[in-house]
Amino acid sequence: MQSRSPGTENAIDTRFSLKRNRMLKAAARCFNLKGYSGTSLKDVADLLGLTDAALYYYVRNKQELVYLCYVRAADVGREAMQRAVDEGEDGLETVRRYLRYHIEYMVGDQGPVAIMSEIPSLKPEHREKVLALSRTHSAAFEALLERGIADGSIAPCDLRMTGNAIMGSLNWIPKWFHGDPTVAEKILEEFPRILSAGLAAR
Amino acid sequence: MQSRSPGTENAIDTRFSLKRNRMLKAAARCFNLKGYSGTSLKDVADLLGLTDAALYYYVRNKQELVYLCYVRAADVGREAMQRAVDEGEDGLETVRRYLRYHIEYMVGDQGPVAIMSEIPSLKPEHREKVLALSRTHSAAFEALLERGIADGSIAPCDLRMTGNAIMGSLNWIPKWFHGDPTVAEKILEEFPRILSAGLAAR
DNA sequence: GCATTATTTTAATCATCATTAAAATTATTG
DNA sequence: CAATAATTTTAATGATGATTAAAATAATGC
Repeated sequence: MQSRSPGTENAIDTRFSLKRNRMLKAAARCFNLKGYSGTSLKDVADLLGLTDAALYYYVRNKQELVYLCYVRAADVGREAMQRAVDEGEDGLETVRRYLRYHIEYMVGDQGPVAIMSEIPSLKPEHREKVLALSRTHSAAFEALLERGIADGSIAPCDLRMTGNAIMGSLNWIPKWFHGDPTVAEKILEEFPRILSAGLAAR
Repeated sequence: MQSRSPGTENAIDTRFSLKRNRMLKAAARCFNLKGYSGTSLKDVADLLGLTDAALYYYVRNKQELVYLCYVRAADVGREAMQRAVDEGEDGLETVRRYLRYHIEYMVGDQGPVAIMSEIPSLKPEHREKVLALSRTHSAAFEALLERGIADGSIAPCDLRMTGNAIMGSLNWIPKWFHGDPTVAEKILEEFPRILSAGLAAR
């Protein structure tokens, strides 16, 4: 039996959860690069210098691997949001911060983050959890917009559609960004401005 | 032998290519709704009231089905672009037209259009063709931006990043829009403005 | 160093669909 | 209607890769 084993959810166990996290990043990289159906567990394992069967020490099956990738992706977004809300001044400035932080995390050390295609093929409970996280995040973003409209920094707009537009842009990044640091820098430099350019109240 | 058979590429044959087109839409719908790995050929066939094996009359294999979905998606984008360029006045107005037309096609009769996850798992030739189409389209959009900057309707910006941002937003639509006409109307109403709001020269 | 636990590998097995071949049906054309 | 071609189905087959079990190795605590 394992004392601090695969079952435990807490991140207290450094050894195990560190390796697992490395695995999730490797998987995210594979999924983004080769597509979901295009990456076998062997691909992920190869990237880690392991054998495919070894992955099952960290994860029950491929579905769960995907699920965990998505949870991680959502976590990254949530952290960025939290930090932005903590530090932000008015609504618009907080939106800008959020965008900056989220992108910073995605293209930086925390990345890569898996693009969330294939949510629908998760098993129901996993799917629901991911969708819940996703909805919560969207709601938080819309709340930011609302706050900005209230404090006069953001021009009135359709919250849902504006949120979808900006989030879509963000979500698509992993589809074309694959780790080039030069590009990372440029995204970080340009995207927050581009995505928030249309928001400001006149 | 078939006189106007699966092999022929031309769209002259109405009977065959009409059905095939219906099939591509069904497939797109499935892929968007259930994910790629989550849709079996049977799912697509069910939607058409056919048996899975029947699909092979229209397509060599599942890979080719995906490929054709993507080509169709690209075609839709290209048509929108062409029409916008034909009708547009200045750069900014042409961008707005393009956005409107493309969205109109995506959420309207031409849709649904498959989201292009899984390009990487296409076989090399197909992948290259799709990527070429994709690159051409991006280039056309950037050209529009450039034109706008030249004629003074669009403020100077990083073409590549601005293009990526706007295209990403567009590409993500099939991930959350699944045919509700009310939503379709709202997207059409809001997105062109939202996506072009940041572009205008001051 | 021994005992125990953690991690990884080797070597099968299994399941799911995609795929195929042949037959059956349906449509078309002269 | 007869003949030919187009379309679909039935019924197998097959391939890929996920998954598992047992054994092997590596790490850790005493």
